[in-house]
Amino acid sequence: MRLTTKGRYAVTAMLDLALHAERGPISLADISKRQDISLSYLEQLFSRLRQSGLVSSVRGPGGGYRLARANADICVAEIIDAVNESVDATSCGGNSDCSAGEQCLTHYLWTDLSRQIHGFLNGISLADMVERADVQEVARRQDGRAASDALDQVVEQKVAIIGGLQ
Amino acid sequence: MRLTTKGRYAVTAMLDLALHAERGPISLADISKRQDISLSYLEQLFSRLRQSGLVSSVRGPGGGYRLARANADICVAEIIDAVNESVDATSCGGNSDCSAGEQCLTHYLWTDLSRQIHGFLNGISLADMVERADVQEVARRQDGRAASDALDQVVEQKVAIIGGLQ
DNA sequence: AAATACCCGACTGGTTTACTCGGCTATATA
DNA sequence: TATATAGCCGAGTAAACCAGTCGGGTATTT
Repeated sequence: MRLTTKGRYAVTAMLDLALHAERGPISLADISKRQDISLSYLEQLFSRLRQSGLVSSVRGPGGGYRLARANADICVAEIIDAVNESVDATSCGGNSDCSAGEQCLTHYLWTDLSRQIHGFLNGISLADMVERADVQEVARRQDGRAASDALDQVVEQKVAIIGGLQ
Repeated sequence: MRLTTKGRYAVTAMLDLALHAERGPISLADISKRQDISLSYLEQLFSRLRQSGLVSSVRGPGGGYRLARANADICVAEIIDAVNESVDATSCGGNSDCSAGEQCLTHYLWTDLSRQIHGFLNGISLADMVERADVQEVARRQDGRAASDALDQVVEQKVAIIGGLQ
């Protein structure tokens, strides 16, 4: 079992997608800025998310990614699974051949733990997360920062143009 | 968050200790054979388990390891923690500085998950496991195999001695 | 004296993570 | 039609970690 930045990034990016769904396709560059995740790394993750049928893509200017299903139909467990991070806590993958071909002493413990974790992550959908007050608050903060950053960039560009004219 | 062979070995070895406690100190060589775990690797794990005060050691022939506390006072979470595998699912360790110094979108999700896992593994003691029927069955099988292996070894030694006499 | 068994540090091959880089293709807009 | 946008793809890489080996200790019993 493993849960690293990879799986966390994937869930965060998918939630970002869900939060901004009404804007149409969302570019990875936007997600990269808002969530502070490397763009190239996001590309790799979305390659897998697309292969797993969780998102669909639109190419060209104005393009980006969209959720392939409804918010409520995508759960956290699926997302983590899509980027190849297993939530299974057993070493044998449930085959009971963990110790010299036979079931190990602690087999049932890891099976129970896996069930526990899977149950928890399976029970939480993107829709559930979008509705949460704390998520909405963080999203508002991030959107605000993104907007002011965009403004800064416009100002910077104009200054550069003026500089060029002189 | 990470749960690998390391943590699983540690829990398995501790349970083995609990199951054979009445025999006095248990040598790592015994655990190694019964549980099919590399002896040198077990030594590394027990170094940590001893530092964490979960086991005490007896040196010299007939020596080995003993649980430092009662079965019921040692829970799985502690053991995993002792060998440095964290059950924490957040990237920030609960500091809420996960995304550019601020709380990330999915912070609460990983906090909840951590609580969930920790609660589960904290609620299971070695005593709980020892009492389980499936654990007892596996233990019986392992003890039987260990006994027959020991017998095989004695026979082998005697054959070697006879061979030497000829 | 010899055997047992804990103790300790160093080292190693393999895998994974979390990236970067360079170049490609599809599409919208000027 | 040119250009910019943005998805797509493969290769490469430093660092970390896992699982294990090896060699040499030291304490204790027989």
